[in-house]
Amino acid sequence: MTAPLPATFAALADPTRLSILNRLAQGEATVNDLAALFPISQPAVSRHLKVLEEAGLIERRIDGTRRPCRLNPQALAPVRGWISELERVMEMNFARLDALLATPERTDNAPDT
Amino acid sequence: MTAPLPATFAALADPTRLSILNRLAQGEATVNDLAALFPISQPAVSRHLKVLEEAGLIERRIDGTRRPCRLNPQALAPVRGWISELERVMEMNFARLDALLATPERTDNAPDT
DNA sequence: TCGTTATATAGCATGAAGCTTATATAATGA
DNA sequence: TCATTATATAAGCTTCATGCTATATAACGA
Repeated sequence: MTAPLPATFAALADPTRLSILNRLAQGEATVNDLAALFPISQPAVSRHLKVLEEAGLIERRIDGTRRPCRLNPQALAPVRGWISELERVMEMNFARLDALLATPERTDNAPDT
Repeated sequence: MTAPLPATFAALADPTRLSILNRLAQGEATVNDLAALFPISQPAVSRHLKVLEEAGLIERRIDGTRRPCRLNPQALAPVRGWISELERVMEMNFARLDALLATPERTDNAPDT
């Protein structure tokens, strides 16, 4: 259910949706709960929830006429993973640069093709 | 220099910009380097870089007529932080729920002091 | 100074996102 | 079955992001 990274980030790029997620960290909430909490209409909330659901960030269950939402705790793992990978690559290249600079007698300026 | 979270996420929401960041993890690159790497025009790359810079995700230096970009390693810390906080709150509430369910004789709806 | 290279900006077209109101669907309860 | 409540969808509007081409600016080298 984890969406591609750009889609996940797009879902996170809206302040209202971030607030919704922050709220959901405290536990389930229905569409109307959320609509009461934010200064936008109920249809607007429904759309935000759809975006969040399609990004895999929330899940919903059916309780009579209600459809309470809750966070999907795993959805943010790819984000963590991407950041970690980015930092890993970055440090790898810092390390290489350091190694290069640590051998000053050999200024190996590889002639850029 | 760290932008508000929604702005950061918005900057990360574009596939081309994500690719640019991935590339920059390996080291500096100029606008033209990047323009050659992706199937979009140089002006389009310039705009993407502007977005990334305004989000604090990259920094630039001046080298003659070039303006090489590099990652700002600190920019993603708030993202990590937000995720951690979200998970913290979530687990806190799981714990409270567990505690509640573990004491069935005492349905202590403690009004939080 | 002049031509070249590197980057930025302007102007425009297009498509997507977000909002609203109005309405449809679905489950509940009398 | 009918009214009510909860949520979803439709239609329309506005704003914004992205891409392009054309052009401006800036630094360099001769």
